[in-house]
Amino acid sequence: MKLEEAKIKYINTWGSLSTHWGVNKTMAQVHALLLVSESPLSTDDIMDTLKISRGNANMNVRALIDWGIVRKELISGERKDYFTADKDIWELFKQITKERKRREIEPVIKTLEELQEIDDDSREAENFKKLMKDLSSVTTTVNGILEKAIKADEHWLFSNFTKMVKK
Amino acid sequence: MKLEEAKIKYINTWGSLSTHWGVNKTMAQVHALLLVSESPLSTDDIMDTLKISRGNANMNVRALIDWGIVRKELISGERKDYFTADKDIWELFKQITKERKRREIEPVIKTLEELQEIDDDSREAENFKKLMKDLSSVTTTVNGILEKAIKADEHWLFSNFTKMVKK
DNA sequence: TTAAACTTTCAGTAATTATTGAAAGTGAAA
DNA sequence: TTTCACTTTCAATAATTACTGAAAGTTTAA
Repeated sequence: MKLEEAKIKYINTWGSLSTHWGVNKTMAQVHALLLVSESPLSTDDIMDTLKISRGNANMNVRALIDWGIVRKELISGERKDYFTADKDIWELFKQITKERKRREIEPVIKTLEELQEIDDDSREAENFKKLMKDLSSVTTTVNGILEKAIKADEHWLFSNFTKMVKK
Repeated sequence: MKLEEAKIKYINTWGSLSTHWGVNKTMAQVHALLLVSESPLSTDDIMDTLKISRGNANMNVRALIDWGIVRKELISGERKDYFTADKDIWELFKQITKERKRREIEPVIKTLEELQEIDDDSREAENFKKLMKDLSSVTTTVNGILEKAIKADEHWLFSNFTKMVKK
């Protein structure tokens, strides 16, 4: 496989996987493109490479910045904005985990707690409360693990879990 | 809050969260409905409660069975199929993890490995290979952890991680 | 067998989500 | 202050995805 071919394949693979994760295709492709680029790219570069409109490129770059996984890079002597994605994959993983946790898991925990506050002690209601409690418990534990992972340094995941997995 | 109200809120909450996870709304709602139901439900029950068509109900129940989180339950003396969701949340979590791992993570690992096989040793190509290697490494580690979680018993997650989180 | 009770499929349609492109906005240089 | 180079917004439209409902298929009981 040739390098350029591999880059394109990577960008497309990422794009098609994105749907499984509730992320739009273009957003994933823009991120992949910036990740494999040696130097920062302008909106025009992104538009040309991915064959998308200015509005779409702008919107998705914006979303990626919002997720904290793409940065605006100033290039001296240039008026255009240039963008880049950090090449540190561990940092990327932590950042994505942090955002998903905040956007998706924490609201669930909040809702599940609210749902336990029902003023009814029939057997049926008790079953329901037990269910919410169990859901809450698993979710909270997962949330705690992710919290720990976010704060950990690069080797924590490897060392701790490699050990655990081998047990 | 009244019990019925709480049940409906739970079903709707689940439905609206589902989009973040690449799962369709109805599928999540059907699962939530079966989870909060005391006894197995028929396709007609699901149709009536969620106000959806027979085709839609059938399709989504089928998908849930395919995910291994809903079962067909035979009720003696009835010709209709009845469906139920297991109330053991830890099992549910493991089952979902198992399926997502198989459907989403494992194909990524495979692709990332393929992408490292480029016959080019320019600096640029080396950078690309390094990137794929790093992505592969984080993904493989996460995959290993999940593998362990799937095989673990109910208290493994809690005991192991509670310790770790408190560190 | 046949018929009734039920399940599945799928073409057409609806609903949702993403994209375009042109116009408005912004700010720096002249 | 005007113009130029760029960024942002957003209404219209396209593309995708989900849903309906009726017809075809299947199973069971008589």
